[in-house]
Amino acid sequence: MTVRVRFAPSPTGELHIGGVRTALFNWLFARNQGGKMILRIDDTDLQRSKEKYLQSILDSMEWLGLDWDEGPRKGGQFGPYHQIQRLDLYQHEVNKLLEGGNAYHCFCTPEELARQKKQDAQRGLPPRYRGTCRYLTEKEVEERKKDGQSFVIRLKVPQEGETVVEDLVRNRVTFENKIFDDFIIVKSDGIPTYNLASTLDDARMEITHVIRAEEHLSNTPRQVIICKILGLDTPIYAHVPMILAPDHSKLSKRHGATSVQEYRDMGILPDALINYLALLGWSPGGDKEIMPLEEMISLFSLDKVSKNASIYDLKKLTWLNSHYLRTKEKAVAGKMAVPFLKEKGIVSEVGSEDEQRYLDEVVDLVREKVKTLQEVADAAIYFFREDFPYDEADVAKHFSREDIVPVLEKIAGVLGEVEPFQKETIKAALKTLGSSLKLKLSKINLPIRLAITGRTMGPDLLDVMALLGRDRVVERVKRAKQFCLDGKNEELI
RNA sequence: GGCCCCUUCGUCUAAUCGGUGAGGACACCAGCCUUUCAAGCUGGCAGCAGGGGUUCAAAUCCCCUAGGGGUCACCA
Repeated sequence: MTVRVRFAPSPTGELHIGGVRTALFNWLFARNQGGKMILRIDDTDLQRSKEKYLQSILDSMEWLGLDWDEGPRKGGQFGPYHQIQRLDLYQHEVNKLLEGGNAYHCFCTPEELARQKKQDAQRGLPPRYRGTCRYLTEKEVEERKKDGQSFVIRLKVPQEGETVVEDLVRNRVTFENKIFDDFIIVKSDGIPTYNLASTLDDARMEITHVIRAEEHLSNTPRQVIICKILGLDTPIYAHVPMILAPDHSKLSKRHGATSVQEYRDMGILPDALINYLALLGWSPGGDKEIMPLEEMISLFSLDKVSKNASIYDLKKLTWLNSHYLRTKEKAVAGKMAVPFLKEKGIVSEVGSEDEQRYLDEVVDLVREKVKTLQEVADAAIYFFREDFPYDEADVAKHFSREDIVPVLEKIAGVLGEVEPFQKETIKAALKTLGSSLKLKLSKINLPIRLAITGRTMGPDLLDVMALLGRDRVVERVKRAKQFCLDGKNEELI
């Protein structure tokens, strides 16, 4: 039997990291087992499902490299893969349930149900449907229908015995049937609810393993009951732990970045996000942390998935990101940085190959000290523009020296003579200057750095200079000298 | 409230059948390196929720308590 798993998002919002982690575990399991990954769209919520979310979710999946074997943009033999296009299939099964006396029409109004729920709450009882419509006669049902009363369809849930969920993560979980009420399987708009549609599709699509978040565990016995009544085989379940926000509550927008798109905009790399999320709730055992995708696939197994919920930690993700950022091929990193440089108005177009090559070098240099593509762009500004500002605190510290003007002048003079303008030659020239002026190297280098980058931190200064080239460096040092001169003048006045 | 799940450093986690100085990573702190630094290197801090059992021996098995999370929707 070949493994078939599915990820079934509902297009009611962006793909968030919890969803990604679920998708990832499904994907890793499928790839590890040589199975199929199915993407199904659970869009039975007419009000909240939106086309833009669907597209965004698919884009996010593709960006992450979580590809699927069957589903939207792809097709497959078990389609359609949008639940909204499978209504007739559900209808068929619902009729069977109705005919077999395992389901019934319920005409109770939402208002009435709300009232009962409130009563239950007041009495400290669990909210529970009372089975009001369970024994309506066929005639009564027909009359009410003819009357135009709206109705839902409920499953007649057996109250005897217990239902067992076999779970690869939680092991065997047992529920007593008497705790279940007759839950709704078809809404008044004629569309099945999650418990029905999902169960039916999982069976119809021959899903072998249902891997999903733990929030679904409590719902699972209802799905098992449906299978039992319909004579369907239950899939093997694996309820993976949830991802919680730093305050231990369920992840929501108020916790900051939660959607894949937001991480992408921040300059997080897909590899980093994948690696980080893989480590949340799963460990290959031992000390392994940083893993290429291939290794994750070969190491992945559901019995190493932990049972307890985990709290996501942006700092570790960022740290992983810096690792992936640095180990990417130079040209690849350069390409990835382009949108961020454009976004900040640092570059407009990268036309020629030379321009791209230069950009690649800049990114290569700058990425050593930063953690995201966003920060790469921030750190790269002075490589592309002359109008960068000087950091005020640094100016106060390094441009306020008595000898700053003559020193900058000497520096400009010396650097102007360096030929060829390369790391070693520049280094030698500055060393010579330092000893002739009896100045510590830092007394020379810091002002240069500030003059040519506007700040006192960054990559290796010699690398920066070599990449900028003699003309720009000398020009900037001269400009800094003028800046200091103006400052002095102001002080004199 | 009923039901279900969970509980190892602040966070993510490791620890084949019970025997470990309870290991690693991020974060944090310190030192080193260096022309700077938010980088790198080295080191440090820090944990078995609590209480009972079982056992020669418990983070590991059992029970209880506490805490956290989930679910009980005409949302998925």
